[in-house]
Amino acid sequence: MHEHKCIKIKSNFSSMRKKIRIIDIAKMAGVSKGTVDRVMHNRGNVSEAARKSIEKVLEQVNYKHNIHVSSISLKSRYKIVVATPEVSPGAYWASIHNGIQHALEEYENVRVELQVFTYNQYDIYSCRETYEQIAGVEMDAIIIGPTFKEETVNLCKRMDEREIPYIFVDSNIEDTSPLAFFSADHYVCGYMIAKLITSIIPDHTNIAIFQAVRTGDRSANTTILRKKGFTDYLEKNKCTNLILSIPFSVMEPEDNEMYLTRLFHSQKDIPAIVVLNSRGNFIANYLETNLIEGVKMICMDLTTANIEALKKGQIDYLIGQEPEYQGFYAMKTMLEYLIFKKPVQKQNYVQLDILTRENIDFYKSFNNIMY
Amino acid sequence: MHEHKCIKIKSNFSSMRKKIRIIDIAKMAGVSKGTVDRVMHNRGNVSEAARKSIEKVLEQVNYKHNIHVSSISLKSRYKIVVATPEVSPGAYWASIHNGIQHALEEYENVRVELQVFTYNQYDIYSCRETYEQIAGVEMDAIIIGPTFKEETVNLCKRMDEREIPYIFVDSNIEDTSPLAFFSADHYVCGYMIAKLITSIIPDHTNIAIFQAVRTGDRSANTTILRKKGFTDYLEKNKCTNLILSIPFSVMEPEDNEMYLTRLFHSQKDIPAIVVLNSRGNFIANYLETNLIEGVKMICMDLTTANIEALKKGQIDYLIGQEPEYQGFYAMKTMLEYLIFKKPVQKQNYVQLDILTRENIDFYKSFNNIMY
DNA sequence: TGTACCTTCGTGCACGAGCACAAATGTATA
DNA sequence: TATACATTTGTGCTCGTGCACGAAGGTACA
Repeated sequence: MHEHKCIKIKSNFSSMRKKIRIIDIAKMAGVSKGTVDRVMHNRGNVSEAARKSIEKVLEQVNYKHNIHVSSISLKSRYKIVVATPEVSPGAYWASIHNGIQHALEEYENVRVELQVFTYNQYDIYSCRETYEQIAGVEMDAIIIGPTFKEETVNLCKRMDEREIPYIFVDSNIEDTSPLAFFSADHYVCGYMIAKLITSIIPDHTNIAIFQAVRTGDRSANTTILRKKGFTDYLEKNKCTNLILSIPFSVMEPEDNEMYLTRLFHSQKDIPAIVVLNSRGNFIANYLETNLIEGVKMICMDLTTANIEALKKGQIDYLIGQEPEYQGFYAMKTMLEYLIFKKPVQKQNYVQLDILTRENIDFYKSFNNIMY
Repeated sequence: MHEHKCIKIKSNFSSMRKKIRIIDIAKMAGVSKGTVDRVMHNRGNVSEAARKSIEKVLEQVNYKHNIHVSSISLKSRYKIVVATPEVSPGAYWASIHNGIQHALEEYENVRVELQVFTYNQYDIYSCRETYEQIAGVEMDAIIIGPTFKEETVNLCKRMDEREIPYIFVDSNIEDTSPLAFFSADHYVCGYMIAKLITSIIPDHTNIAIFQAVRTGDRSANTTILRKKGFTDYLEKNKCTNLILSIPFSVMEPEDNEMYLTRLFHSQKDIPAIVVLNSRGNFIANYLETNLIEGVKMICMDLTTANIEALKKGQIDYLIGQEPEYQGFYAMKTMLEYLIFKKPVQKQNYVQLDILTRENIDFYKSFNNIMY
């Protein structure tokens, strides 16, 4: 006799206990649904007695907020600012903005007036100027994609004074008090990259690391952390590889040709290249046009150009950090905080996806997941 | 002067064109909303003229189905059968069942009577017996997690005769006509595993591959495909590694001890182990208790036990195939097909996630994504 | 006692799709 | 022409939350 089981589950049916509604809570607490609503949304104008009574009921029963009904009956309005580096199609920040837009669609009846500010992430002066402008804008909340630490700290101070809630995407900034942040753990990211690259190249070889040059001699927050994670891995695991740090200029791209030529015309053997920003495809293309072969490459972010380079075999590993997810949940969290005063989880680290030419075709860019 | 931009987007507001509703379509077509409803749900009882008129309007306007409203106003009932291998907590099939449950929650007002049948995936007779039982059950639809090809083809034939729609999860089966399938591309999966393992071990070394033994001398569909992908990669890339195929018995686990001991007491050097089913942790534990070190391991599926072994460093790479996603979308697709007659995309390949001990902590098992 | 004002609370409508049921129209037959 | 029946169409209620509005109750002061 062979084992086999049949389980009958009448879901949402008899087995599931009756779903409780606002009106049920109201009856139990001996008040009207309006009062329950006021308590649940922290709207005030409720007597101490009524509040206590409702909170007591709320502790006992397991009320599950119905997002479907909310979504159609919401009527509130908010002004929300989004401040990020400039967006170009198919690139990293475009994905974050996509995610933000999708969150707005989920609560389509909430009237959100979005004001988007962008700055040049390679130019500290552009960032300062944009932040200055933002500081004077009237708003209910702001989502910030930070690059320069000190500038962001200043902006946040002014937001704190005005009691305007802010959420970070892409990177958390210390010495600020955001409502939440949605970001990769960049230190671990660098650490993982080091592990991946050293696992596929011989000992005692050179690794060239490219990182973006910025005005004001200030590195992006993310790059600093990734670099730290990278070197810490090598140190911790007693790796014998040598690191060559190469600057990479986005604002003066003609310089890069020079850096690269200098690198590859030196006597050094370079079996591995690591790119800590999302511009890996530029270097991949340089290698291709200059017929340099046999170099292993690990790069960041699933930009259209990087994906193409991965598929062509120019790049070996791409690391993704779910930018759509970051944008989506930053905005969704902000909306639910504003509308429902929903408690917020502050730390939100996103996935680090490892993509190769084999699994890239199956990768879903979150947009696909939601719709 | 530095560039910076401010874009004001009044989303869902003036810039976005007015959202159209069923009633709008009805007015445009000169009928009532009831008639539009009948056309959109293929319920019949509509005159040719009215149908044409409505379809014409539907082509012109971009009606976006509002899941929120649907979700609260649905009232239909369905009997749905789920047939999969047995489920143990924290294991692969449990995740698929989790996904299925979550889909039911999304349409919480639809009365679904779920009937779950499970069989022993290592025992062909158990599968036959369970399928036989299922064939006699009254139902509106069935979701199948297949293992044995021929048995599944037989079951599907009987479903075809009764015009009952079925969707596969985990694996597609040829010579059947499912409504859809949600599965990894197991061939590519094996191919990718081969690439990963050969990239971290020296040439000319041995790779031990473990695959499950089953009654009736029949391999699981998934294993066959993965093995094929694996060997094809080695062949295509002229790899000099030697493959040692090792049987792995789940039903008589005491045999495994013997297989493993025999393997490691042979003179052969085994720097790499590949496990093509989700039981990698068993072998990882054998290595640990027998103090065998320096063996690289790649295994399938993010079971609780495998994740633990990955974190401990026993396993180097885990390959995930989004079981929750598979279950969720299989059920969601089925429901939307039954309720709305929504057109279905047949082929649905899921992501192949590469997990290491560095990025495993950030991995979201889809459950987290949805709620 | 009457008026003004504040706090607290309850009522009722809106949102948009699904679906039951009633109403209207068409067709066939005695 | 009257009746029965089939086909097609329209109407109105339902779901649960958000929120506006107005009612009820309390307090202060003339």
